Amino acid sequence: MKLATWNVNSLKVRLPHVIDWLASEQPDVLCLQELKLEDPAFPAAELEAEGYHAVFSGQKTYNGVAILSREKANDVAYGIPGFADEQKRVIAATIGDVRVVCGYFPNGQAVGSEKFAYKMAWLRALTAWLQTETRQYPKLALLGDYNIAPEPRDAHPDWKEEIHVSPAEREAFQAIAALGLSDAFRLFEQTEKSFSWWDYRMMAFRRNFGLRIDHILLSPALAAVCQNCRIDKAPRALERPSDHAPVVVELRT
DNA sequence: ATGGCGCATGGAATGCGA
Repeated sequence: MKLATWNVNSLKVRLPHVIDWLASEQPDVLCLQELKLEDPAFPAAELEAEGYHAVFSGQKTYNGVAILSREKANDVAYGIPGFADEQKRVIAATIGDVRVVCGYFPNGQAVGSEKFAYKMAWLRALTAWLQTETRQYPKLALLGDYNIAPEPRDAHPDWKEEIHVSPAEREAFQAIAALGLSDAFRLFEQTEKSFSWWDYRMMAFRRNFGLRIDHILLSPALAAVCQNCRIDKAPRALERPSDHAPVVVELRT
């Protein structure tokens, strides 16, 4: 079973890239973030034509998440239960016997800002919910744009901002990992300076000035059968790319 | 030193992303 996550930064603009990528990679599940469109505008028919079902939770201008799957998804959940939020950042569904949680974590803008406080509150709510979710579903994967670089090696040495690398954010990431979830990327040997996001400015992609902020965390039952995890940089080199690259895992199931 | 791009909204300039 092949699972992937990709922040597409506007599904409307990126649909051709997504369709090409689905055709070449043939994942069983693809989690999308930053759809930036409302549900009636979701390109369900175009994706159906590629052989993918979709469940989604969109909104105007910002945010929006979806789970695409070859098999139809069951038990779809929208948002974090008990955490009232206008922003559409979470969708979860069961595909086969795997619970897939797709998240677009808040950016946080700057440490100490109002948006940062929202990010931390959101992270606390997510972690509390995941505690029950991981108990209910032994086979669980949390995929998405975490907006956190978990360790120093996950940020380019020239990254000077505190956001995405602050101790508070890294502790929050570790609190999620402490639920028993493993960072699939770190289950395997990887090349140094592996990143999943590069700023559009400053020729950042060419200089590999990036961050690893898109992650796939796996429950023990899934980590045990994980064969590989890689970041596919190829779509970031296309014309009009998303600023994020897809992250992919393959599970022996 | 600053901001440097891309997207959405709305129909110019601004907010936001990370």
